Amino acid sequence: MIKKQITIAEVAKKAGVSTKTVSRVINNEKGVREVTAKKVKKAIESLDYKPNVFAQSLAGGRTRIIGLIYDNPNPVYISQIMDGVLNYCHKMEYAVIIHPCKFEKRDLTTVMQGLIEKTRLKGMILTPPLSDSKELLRMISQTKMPCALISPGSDKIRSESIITNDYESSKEMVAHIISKGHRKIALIKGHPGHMALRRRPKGYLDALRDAKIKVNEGLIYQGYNSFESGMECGKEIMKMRNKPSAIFAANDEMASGVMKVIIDSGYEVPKDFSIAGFDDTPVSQMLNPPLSTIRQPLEKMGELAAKKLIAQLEGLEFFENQKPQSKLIIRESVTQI
Amino acid sequence: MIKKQITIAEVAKKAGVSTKTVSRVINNEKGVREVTAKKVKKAIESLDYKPNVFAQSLAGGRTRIIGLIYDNPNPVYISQIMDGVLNYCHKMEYAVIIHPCKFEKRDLTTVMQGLIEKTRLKGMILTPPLSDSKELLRMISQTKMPCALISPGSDKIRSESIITNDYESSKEMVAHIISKGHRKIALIKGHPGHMALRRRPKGYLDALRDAKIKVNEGLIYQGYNSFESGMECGKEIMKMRNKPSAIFAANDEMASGVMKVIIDSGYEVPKDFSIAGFDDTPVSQMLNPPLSTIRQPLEKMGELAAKKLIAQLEGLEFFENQKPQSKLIIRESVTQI
DNA sequence: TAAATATATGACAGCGTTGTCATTTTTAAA
DNA sequence: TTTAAAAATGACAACGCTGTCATATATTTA
Repeated sequence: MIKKQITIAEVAKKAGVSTKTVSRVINNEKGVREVTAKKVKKAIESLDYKPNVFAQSLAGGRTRIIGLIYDNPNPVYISQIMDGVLNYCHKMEYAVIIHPCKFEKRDLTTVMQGLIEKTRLKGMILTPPLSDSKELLRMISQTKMPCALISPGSDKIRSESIITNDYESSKEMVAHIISKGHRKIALIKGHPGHMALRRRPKGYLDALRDAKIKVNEGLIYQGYNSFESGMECGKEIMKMRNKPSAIFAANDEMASGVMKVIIDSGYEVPKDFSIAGFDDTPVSQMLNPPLSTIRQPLEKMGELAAKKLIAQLEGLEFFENQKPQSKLIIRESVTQI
Repeated sequence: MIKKQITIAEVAKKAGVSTKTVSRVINNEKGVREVTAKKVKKAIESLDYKPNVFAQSLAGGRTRIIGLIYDNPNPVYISQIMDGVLNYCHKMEYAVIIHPCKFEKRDLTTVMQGLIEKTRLKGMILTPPLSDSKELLRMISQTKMPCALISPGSDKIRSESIITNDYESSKEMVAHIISKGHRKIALIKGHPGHMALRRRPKGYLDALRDAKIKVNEGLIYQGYNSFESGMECGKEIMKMRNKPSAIFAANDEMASGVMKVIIDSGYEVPKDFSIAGFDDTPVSQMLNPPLSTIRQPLEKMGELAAKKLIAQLEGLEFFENQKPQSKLIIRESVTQI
């Protein structure tokens, strides 16, 4: 039943070259004449040869394995990113090791180091908030392992990084809210440890500034990404005498937390309060009213991360200057004042 | 920076035996005397030796790699299962290859076969609806690859399978609804291709029977798991002259679809209609009103699948007779009639 | 054209395991 | 005891690939 594996030797024989030359072709090494390479490629194709990753790894200390490391944020978030990554890697015949880990853990870098050594990853993709951790990034750069960062906190990093226009779309969303006549707009910030989420508040601030609305610090709340923290903020808002007419939360979870509190307090959305979120998680369309939010091209971002990483690994040039664009999803939770 | 790997040879030397004997100990092979095994284990421990998975794979054709195969159902579902699997596998030093695939694809078995051959998986975990596919299961059993099935459609399978009390808890939920005075209870069935979901309707039927309520076929709707299909069913229900007072949907997505339609039609939940779902996805608590639903111990199930599979792989006995229990989560969407 | 250099290619020895099979040791049977 | 059978252990060759370094071929220079 189990087909015998086709080996590099058979390819070499068919192409009339040595195994080493075939190996060179496979790995895009230089020093192979065009014609030779072509012969080899043809042989590979006709035999449907697939390198044995284990042998490659054992022999070369390299692998065609990359790690996708995350610290369980939203499952929807990660699974979309993962889809993009897996899909592309699968196409490129790379294996992916998925590694969830706990961000709080003091010994994160140690654990990661162990992982790197043991699995001999060739490269890794980090999602936020891991892509924020200076300490972790420093360690990784010491091992010289190529790395792609999804939504890193800081931009001044040498690694490949995949960002989207969080800032612009947050600003756009707040501008949209303003255009509906709102002046008192509350902001629920995301977890302070997640740098990526810090760009969202900035969009809020700048949108207000552009509309010449004075920023009221009292309208800015600190959330922690969860539904519960959204509820906390919502309760605070409900206590205010001089309530805002609209609320922009840095993610959908918090937005729905606020929404719940508002409704439980006997108010209506969007009649009494307009609400907007960020992420376009599945909840947002199921909520009542459906939530206006911002959709990040997560799958694209995952794919792009994999693409950039693999390009780097193979020493290929890769330019894709357009960054994946988030976009506003206008539903019913924001209305004219 | 990169630590030299400790090899089996060093362990052998330290323990005063041959490498082969160490190998035997690692793989739980029989034919090693107790005392010898103890010596070897001590050496392994003291050197903190970790087998090189690539060498193992290359030499033995075996691996410490298992595959987690899914056909993108709900991301929340899969990511919880995954957490359980990864967590346990990580502890046991098994690598996991995650492989999403398209169920519709005609050549599923072919693709899977390729995957098996190429990656040399030692075993695999299948989630629904893949765990339903007779064709796939037949092929896998031909390759003799050990396999753990999560919520398989049929029980008469030789593979390890992890099931939960879907049937019982569905029945319990419907009984709960009945206890609130409802007599006309609609059912939204799940995707007909997903056998696992067929147990849920059965619970519904039996709960009605126990309560001596005659089953009205006109109250049973066929959904397809999605929010949209829930909406479709909701619309059908809204068209009825003689509407039900409660609706039980085989998953939360569909439940929220129905809920949306109900609310959009100007009715109130749970005042006019009680609704219950299944799965306890994050949405269910964010909905307004929060959805009464059933929580499956998905992470546990994933862990259990990995446990059973690995036990089988290592030829270990494994008995864990208690099956993970789903339980009712009572929130506000079901009320006294 | 010959010599010097640069470029392409190949031979071969590992990489760290496990499978096979021979050898040694233990246990059971005579 | 001695012998036969069983169990434990070890030697060594794969597994399929890549690194190193030697060799052959092509290109440039004198």
